Amino acid sequence: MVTPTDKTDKPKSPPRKKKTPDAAPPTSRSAVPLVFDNDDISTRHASDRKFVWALARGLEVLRAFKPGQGPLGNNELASQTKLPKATVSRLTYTLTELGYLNFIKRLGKYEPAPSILALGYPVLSNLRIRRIAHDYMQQLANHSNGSVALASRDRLSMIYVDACSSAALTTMRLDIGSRVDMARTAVGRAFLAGIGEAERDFIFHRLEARHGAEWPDLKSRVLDAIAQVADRGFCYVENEWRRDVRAVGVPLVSPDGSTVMAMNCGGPAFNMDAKKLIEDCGPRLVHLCSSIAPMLGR
Amino acid sequence: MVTPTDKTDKPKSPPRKKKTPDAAPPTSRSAVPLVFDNDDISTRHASDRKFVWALARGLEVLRAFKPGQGPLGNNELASQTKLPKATVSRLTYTLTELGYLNFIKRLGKYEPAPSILALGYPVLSNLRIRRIAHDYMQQLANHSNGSVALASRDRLSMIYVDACSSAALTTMRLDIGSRVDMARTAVGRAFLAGIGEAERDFIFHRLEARHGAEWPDLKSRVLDAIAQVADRGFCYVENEWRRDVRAVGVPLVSPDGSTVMAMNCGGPAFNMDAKKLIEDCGPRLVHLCSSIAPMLGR
DNA sequence: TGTTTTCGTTCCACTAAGCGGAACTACATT
DNA sequence: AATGTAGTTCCGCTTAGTGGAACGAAAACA
Repeated sequence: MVTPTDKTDKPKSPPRKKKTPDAAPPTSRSAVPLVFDNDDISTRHASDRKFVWALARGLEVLRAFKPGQGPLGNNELASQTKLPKATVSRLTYTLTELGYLNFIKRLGKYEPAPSILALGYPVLSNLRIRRIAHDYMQQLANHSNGSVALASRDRLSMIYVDACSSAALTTMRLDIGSRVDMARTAVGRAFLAGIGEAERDFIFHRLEARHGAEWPDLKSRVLDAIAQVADRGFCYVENEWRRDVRAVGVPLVSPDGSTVMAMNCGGPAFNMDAKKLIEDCGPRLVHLCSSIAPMLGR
Repeated sequence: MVTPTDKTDKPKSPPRKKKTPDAAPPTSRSAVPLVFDNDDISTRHASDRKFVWALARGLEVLRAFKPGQGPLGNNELASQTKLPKATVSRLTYTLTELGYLNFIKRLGKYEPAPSILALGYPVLSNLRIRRIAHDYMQQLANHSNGSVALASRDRLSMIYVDACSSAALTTMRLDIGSRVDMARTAVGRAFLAGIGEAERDFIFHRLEARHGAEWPDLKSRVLDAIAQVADRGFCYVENEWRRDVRAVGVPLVSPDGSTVMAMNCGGPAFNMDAKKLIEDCGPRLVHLCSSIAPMLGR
């Protein structure tokens, strides 16, 4: 994965960076693919005999479908993924045959199909912590008139693995699978407060690369949030990731420290009183997390 | 996909079945992979220049993780997917690098990671019907003391794209992404009642292949359920898919008939009164479906 | 109606990506 | 030590996958 700490996971991974005979010749298959230009995956696996590019590309096509924006045609996919049209055409064909994409005749475009959800189900059912936490989360959601979510890290975002919202909350319903910003949300910052120094430093580097000029400013706010967690157990964030949204966040660390997640409680500003959030919901969330943390872990 | 009706979807798909020079030679890469022996995908794409096998295999590895059963090692994956060890090793390596699998050092096994959930999120956010239906579903779930789900078809199962359960229901919580049997559940049968003749016949053939000797018997019950739907709008099923579970199912057909889903309402027998389910919940579910069906469709 | 643009599929020559049998390592178990 | 088991790596082979370019169809424009 991305963390430096577990770089030695795999039994033997000698630094076999052959980098093709000499500088990549301008022959057909571009030696340094551009698929993941946001990440460093492309460079890291430039010529790794173990890395299956066709698979990575196919998944990149699936990733290209962003939440709100509806179906995509092959061309749009090609430009988003920076893959050649012909390649995308074959990949969408394959994914459609497998049932992961639906082809919409009328538009000549593709949309992700429900079978992808089935792929994700084992993730949920393996997370015992959800079973334990869910009811409490729902209670807190009702109590706060907002929503409560449990999130885990992926790359530089947090992904909701469970979400509850009070009936009062109509707008802004984020579901399981939602991806939210790490540096600008309460969950994200709480997560950063929960992990070890080494991992945090590493992620900070990546965040710096991503946020560019905004980083110094952002970083100070992240550090402040971490201090808040150290101080009173939770951090408070408002108007950062989205305007008029406020939330508190708490890290959730397994006893052995190997698994870290985070929870938030919050919602749109108009029905989340900041005072209540900080004085009531924050501590409640801290309590909730500390009582279920022992159950976290594989 | 699988239905015969939309076989001519793709602009031009001439019957290019070259089937390798002569009968597949026993050379290295097995010309007829066994990956999908449950499906006919393997044979259909035996030598299809457009089909990207590496992608299909990678996804097959992800599919190998079944809900309850926890992490899997490379060897288990190899035997489940019928792929050679070396291949699986490379695929898991790739999937891990991409963040779709987590490697658990302690066990030397892999488990599906939350990023898969993020992959599925666009599916949810594109389904407008969910937004509309969800609250009503929750109400009915509460009213019935059971659970209410909306499901869509994938291959020969139904996949939950939304699920609500009453607080009273503690056991048997099926979530979004759950895969349930098509022939033996109320949702599945309701779906079969909702689709056209041609598609149904095709699926029946596949079901016959899957269920073997049990099919004749099963089929008569499926046909009965379809008759029930024609008669009173919903079908009732108990003790079939799982012992002591009863439910009613209703098809959900878009105005133009192109999109078909289904809903169920039910739960464990001990807190679902059969009479209430049939006389009260069934009709309510029918009403719910008919009122939201106009919103269904792309 | 003809022309141009746009989007997608297909063709095809090329070659390195991916494959898989076999060898190898590491670690339990006996 | 010997055997078994799970996994990774090696390496020659070849075909699966690639991508530029040609092609087709349909929409947009004139």
